[in-house]
Amino acid sequence: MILEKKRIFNDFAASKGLRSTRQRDVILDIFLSTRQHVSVEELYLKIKSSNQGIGQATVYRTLKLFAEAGLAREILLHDGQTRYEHVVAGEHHDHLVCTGCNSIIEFEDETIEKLQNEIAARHGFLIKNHKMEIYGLCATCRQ
Amino acid sequence: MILEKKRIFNDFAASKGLRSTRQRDVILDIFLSTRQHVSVEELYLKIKSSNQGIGQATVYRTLKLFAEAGLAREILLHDGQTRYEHVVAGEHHDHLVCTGCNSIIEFEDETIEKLQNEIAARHGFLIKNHKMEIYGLCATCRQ
DNA sequence: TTTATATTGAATTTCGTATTCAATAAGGAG
DNA sequence: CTCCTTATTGAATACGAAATTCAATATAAA
Repeated sequence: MILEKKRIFNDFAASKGLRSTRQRDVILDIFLSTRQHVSVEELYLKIKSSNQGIGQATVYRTLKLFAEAGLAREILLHDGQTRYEHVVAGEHHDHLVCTGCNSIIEFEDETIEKLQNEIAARHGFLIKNHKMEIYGLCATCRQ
Repeated sequence: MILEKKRIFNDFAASKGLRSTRQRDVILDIFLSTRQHVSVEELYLKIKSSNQGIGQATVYRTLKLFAEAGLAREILLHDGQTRYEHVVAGEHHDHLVCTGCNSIIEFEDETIEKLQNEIAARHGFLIKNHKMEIYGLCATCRQ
């Protein structure tokens, strides 16, 4: 799984003529070890705390590369921080975002995916990706 | 329709103890006359060009009020600009966003809405609102 | 080893949005 | 209407996430 992701990134790097660097290796390792939906800042702090001297700019740049390589996906919630989630090939999930405690529940629904494809086809639209977020209160917060 | 929206805003303002001002009237008028998905900047320029001396800060503040009043909804695409779309009571639509020409096609699907409700129920989640964006290429751009 | 160039990171810039604060306007009380 | 309290405005400023600059450094090919 993790090796697979590293391979994907290496292939992407090779195809783009990117060089392999210690920084990118470290950032990829730590990114792969995080839970879903890390913000750049969170990841940067995690890297800094593990005493690797890696700059913030490099973290920003590298996460953009991961997104380009198809390893990560940018998600925008409403707090002004861009987050990155893991992309798992052939799998897609969406989010229930609790506005009470900011927790995120993931779900997957094949029927919705199918309906999306039908809708896109109806408009002559070629889907690259999509996202769906449902905002509300989770079971705990609505009590 | 437009009168109805004005009434909604007036009721909201009254319930919040907000004062009625020329600026808010103008901004509401112009917002109601725009197409879907205006960015704050677009709206501000439109207001400025109609020679009403209204500051940018007031436009930002007022659009937030519209969202709070339930007249508008903030949407975040991937260009770093917050946009506001019109909220129509009892109606919800989602977006096909073309990454080629940045056009936005709206659609509505009752089955998806139903599925969302089921999913939320399954997680004990109380839905407040949701959004769905499908990114890809529109019929024109994929050629 | 040499050389061309990609990468890094501290510092700086950018840009959308939020806030400050003095001036002004709204609207209730008298 | 006048007074008075307080909400609102807008120019200027601050803020914060993200992007960029540029000199120093690292990579990898020749």
